[in-house]
Amino acid sequence: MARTQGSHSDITGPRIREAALRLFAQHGYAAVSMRQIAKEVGVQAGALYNYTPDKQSLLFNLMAGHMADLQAAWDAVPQAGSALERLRAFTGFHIRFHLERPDAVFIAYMELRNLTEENFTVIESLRRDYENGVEGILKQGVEQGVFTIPDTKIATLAVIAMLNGVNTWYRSEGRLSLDEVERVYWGMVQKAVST
Amino acid sequence: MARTQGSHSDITGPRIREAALRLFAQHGYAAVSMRQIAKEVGVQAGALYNYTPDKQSLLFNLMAGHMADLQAAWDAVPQAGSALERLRAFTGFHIRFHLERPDAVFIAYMELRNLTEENFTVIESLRRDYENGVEGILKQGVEQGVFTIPDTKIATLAVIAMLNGVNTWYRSEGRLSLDEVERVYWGMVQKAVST
DNA sequence: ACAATAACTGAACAGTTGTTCAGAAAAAAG
DNA sequence: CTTTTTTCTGAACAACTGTTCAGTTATTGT
Repeated sequence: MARTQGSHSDITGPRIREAALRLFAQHGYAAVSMRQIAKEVGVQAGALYNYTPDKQSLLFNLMAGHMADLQAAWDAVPQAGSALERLRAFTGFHIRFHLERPDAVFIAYMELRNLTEENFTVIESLRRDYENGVEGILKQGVEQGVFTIPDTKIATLAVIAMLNGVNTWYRSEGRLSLDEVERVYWGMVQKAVST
Repeated sequence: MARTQGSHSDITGPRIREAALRLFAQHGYAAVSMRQIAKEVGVQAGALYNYTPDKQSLLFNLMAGHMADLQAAWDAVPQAGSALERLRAFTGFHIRFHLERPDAVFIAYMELRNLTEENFTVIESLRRDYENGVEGILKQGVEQGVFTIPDTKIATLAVIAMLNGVNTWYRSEGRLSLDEVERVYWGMVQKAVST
């Protein structure tokens, strides 16, 4: 056998990335073999190498793509208004964005140690960019006197860590709606940084 | 060759656990082989099986041991005083305990997916016990009117997630002392839950 | 109808995986 | 000193790893 019926590059490519994303999130990068990914897609392992030069690139591209999506989505959120309003917007954005792609978020935070040194540097840089955007809001609030924060860098990381935690417990069928979750977290974030 | 000079069970056992802890934290459970652990200890791979029935048990015992240590240490902290004082004590305890064992913490949070189903259940239960202790403090504060929290379960997870974040950036040679870190985080935790 | 190209198979490569076990040597017990 | 026990080696097992590639087939272009 060789080329199969209905085989198309623009279909197989995304399917490989989807399968890899899900499997990496579920079992971890190192625990997932190329043959498992291929099986999920319904293809032989060798076929994967038409779409990625190697396994490491597959992971890196998933992570880099996620970080790029995150930054682009956040850049698209209008930044008008006071520091308080901007932080409110960030809280809602961050929670919703992360809850929509739990697998990508999981990988982006858990598989950093499986990146080569250069790939790690790239991802870390993208993450810092995102964090700096948040820190900018906090700094603005401090200057305007509406926020009281002894260290904006730590506060940034603390806020993000707190919001990321939602991914560990939120289930869409659960007790709380997305709006309620957002309101609860915003209450805590707002109080934590306010004067 | 066979038994080597100076070989002792009560030395090799702990050394295996230490090596496994460090390597699992650094590269991930699935990415570390029994031969790598053995090499670190200075022994052949087969020798490890005098100390653990298999690789899975090695991971599980590290995680279960960590959770037991955590609970025992927290139980040893006196619980007298107001809800605010108890939460203050928890904040300091949690930060310090976690910063003292970054590897164990990392594993306990990151390697859950590499546990068998039954082992996972056990660890999850231990984690819930710990969280329930924290929630008890928040509930007490709500009853006494000093805390305003719409959902104590979420607030518990949010506080813990925020505190856990310290492990991702704190370095003992860094800008801030432990006392300063504790004060900054306590400021945010306290404000986030207070009335 | 035919040629060119894109997509995939299936086998093969050398190396690694967790785990078992007979045997050997050091330490402890007598 | 001799026997027993503890601790470890070294080889072996079958299964699996990421990756390459010649060959085969479906699709596209002419």
